[in-house]
Amino acid sequence: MIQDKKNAFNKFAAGKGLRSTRQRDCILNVFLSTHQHVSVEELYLKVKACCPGVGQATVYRTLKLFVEAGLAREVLLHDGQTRYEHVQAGEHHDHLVCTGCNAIIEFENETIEKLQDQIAERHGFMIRSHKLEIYGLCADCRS
Amino acid sequence: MIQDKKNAFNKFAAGKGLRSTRQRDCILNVFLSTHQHVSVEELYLKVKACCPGVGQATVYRTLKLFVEAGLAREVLLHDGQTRYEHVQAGEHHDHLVCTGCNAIIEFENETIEKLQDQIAERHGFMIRSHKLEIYGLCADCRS
DNA sequence: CTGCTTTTGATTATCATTTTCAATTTATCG
DNA sequence: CGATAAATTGAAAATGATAATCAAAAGCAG
Ligand SMILES: [Mn+2]
Ligand SMILES: [Mn+2]
Ligand SMILES: [Zn+2]
Ligand SMILES: [Zn+2]
Repeated sequence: MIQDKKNAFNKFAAGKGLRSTRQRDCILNVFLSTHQHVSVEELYLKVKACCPGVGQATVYRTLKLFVEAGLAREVLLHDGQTRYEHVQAGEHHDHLVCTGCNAIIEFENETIEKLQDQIAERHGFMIRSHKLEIYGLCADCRS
Repeated sequence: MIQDKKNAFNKFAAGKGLRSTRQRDCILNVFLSTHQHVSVEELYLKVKACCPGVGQATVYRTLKLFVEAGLAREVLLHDGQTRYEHVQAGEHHDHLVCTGCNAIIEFENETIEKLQDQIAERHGFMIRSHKLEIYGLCADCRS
């Protein structure tokens, strides 16, 4: 599955005439080996651990490429930092965000998605994307 | 109704030992006379029109007070600017955001809210707040 | 290899928001 | 009414995340 994503990115890169570089390989490896919802800073530190010379600018640039290639999705919660998560084809989910421990719980709800479609239709609105974030305290932080 | 909000703020201010100032009066007046979803910059310009000496720092500070007092709510869409909207007691709504013309359409959906409660309960999660934003093109921008 | 183009990374710039801090203003009390 | 202590203000500087610059380095087709 990791190899699939690497292939997907290589294909995307080939199609765009992008060159293959040590930096991008490293950032892709680190991203693919990473858990959900990484901040750019977190990723940058991990990348430096294996390729010390890589600059943050390159990490920022490369993450945007991953989004373009369909490997990653931007997640903007309310801590002022852009995070990136893995995208698997045809899947969508939303987030419960714990303000106590910063944990993120993912959920899917088909009914909510359908209701959104109805609302949009009622207003003649064409949906491109949406975000639903529920903030509060997770089970652990409630005690 | 405008007077109600002024009274509400004065009550809040009294309870917190805040002093009454020309600046805050002016900012409150301007905010109350303003349409939904104003950015700080927009508000700042309007404030300067009637009280030329007021600084932005004061506008930023005062808006946070309004939120604390329950008069206003922060709305963070994805244009990098914090906006503020009026809050009326016991009311909640979410947003359709047009990426073409920046129009914002408000909607309420009790079913979605209930489904959110169910999801939270299922995860032992205690909801404090949530945001649902649907991005896309409004009827006008689709043509 | 050569020459051309992309990529990189250090540095600088942006831009919204926050902090600082000295000067001003407000509320309180004698 | 002053005097005093505390809160408020506004100009300017600081912050912090991200974007833009640009000269040097690297990748690639011929
Ligand atoms: Mn997620
Ligand atoms: Mn609104
Ligand atoms: Zn938690
Ligand atoms: Zn529109």
